[in-house]
Amino acid sequence: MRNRNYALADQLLETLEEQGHRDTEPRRKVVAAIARKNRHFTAEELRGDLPGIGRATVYRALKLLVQAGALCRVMLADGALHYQLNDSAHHGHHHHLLCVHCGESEDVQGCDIEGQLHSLAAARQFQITGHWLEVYGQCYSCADSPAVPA
Amino acid sequence: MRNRNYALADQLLETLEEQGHRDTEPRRKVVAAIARKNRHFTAEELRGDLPGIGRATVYRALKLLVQAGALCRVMLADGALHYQLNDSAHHGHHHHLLCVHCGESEDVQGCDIEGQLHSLAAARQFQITGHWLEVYGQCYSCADSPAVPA
DNA sequence: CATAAATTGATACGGCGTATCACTAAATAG
DNA sequence: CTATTTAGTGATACGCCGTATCAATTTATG
Repeated sequence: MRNRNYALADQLLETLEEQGHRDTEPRRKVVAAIARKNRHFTAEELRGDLPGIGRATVYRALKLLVQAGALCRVMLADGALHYQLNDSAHHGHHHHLLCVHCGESEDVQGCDIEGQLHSLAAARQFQITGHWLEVYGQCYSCADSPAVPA
Repeated sequence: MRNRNYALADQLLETLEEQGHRDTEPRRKVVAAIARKNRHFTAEELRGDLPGIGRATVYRALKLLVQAGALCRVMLADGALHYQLNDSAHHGHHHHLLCVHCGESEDVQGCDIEGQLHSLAAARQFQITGHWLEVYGQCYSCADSPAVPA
């Protein structure tokens, strides 16, 4: 796990370098902190893990990683914007099953919704170029023991 | 049209009264301004139409109307939150085809997506309680004449 | 090492929504 | 119709979140 996190951090840094961005000390710390996250997180949560790092630097790194496809942005049911690591297999278009209880999220890869939307839109001659979908509910373990208050 | 707007404004006010809210002068002005909108709008745009009305009052009215189901919140592709009148038939769950070009939006009523998501989630024993979907693209008239820059 | 270019981070700004709170207006009871 | 209660108003301030600016610094490179 220590190893996995190191590897992940390195991978993120590498992704940035592939995009032509420099390997800097603050950046290393940011990606290391992201690699330590095992759940989606807000920018401010991440910032809390990085006392010495400037606000702008954290936000900039997040933006670059989203652009690079290594992170994705997730909108929670309460409207809060979170960030989430994409495992390397899911860099493409996908959606999330978000557990409103424990905060866990599962990727939904096979998104047939596209096709369904297209046929629906075709009837109205509307050309779909993109969509945004978040799914909220309870994951297996939380549905199992629903009596956990907080 | 003048008549339709008046009727709509009255209807909105009535909706608020049904929820136990008072019929006040500022509120009348806010719903009248909303009734004049023929497209989704931001809170600040609406505020621009209401010079004499306090900021908080406008935001409060919007919130109440959303709670009452008369307005719905629409997330644009750029992340901007807009408000949109629900025609009386669509007070329930529905989605929008949002034209990123002209800003027009069409309601999508028959949302089969629910069913599809449920079967998808069932395989993972995930219990869906809700979802958020916005669809972006070009409407008929904009797809027809795509060469309009701004 | 020297240079050019990217990055940093402190600061400030801006958008957007809400809390506060004294004041006002609307509904209601007498 | 007046008094009373209660909701609503709006000015102000606050808070969150993200970004622009810009001088100082660090990185990559010749």
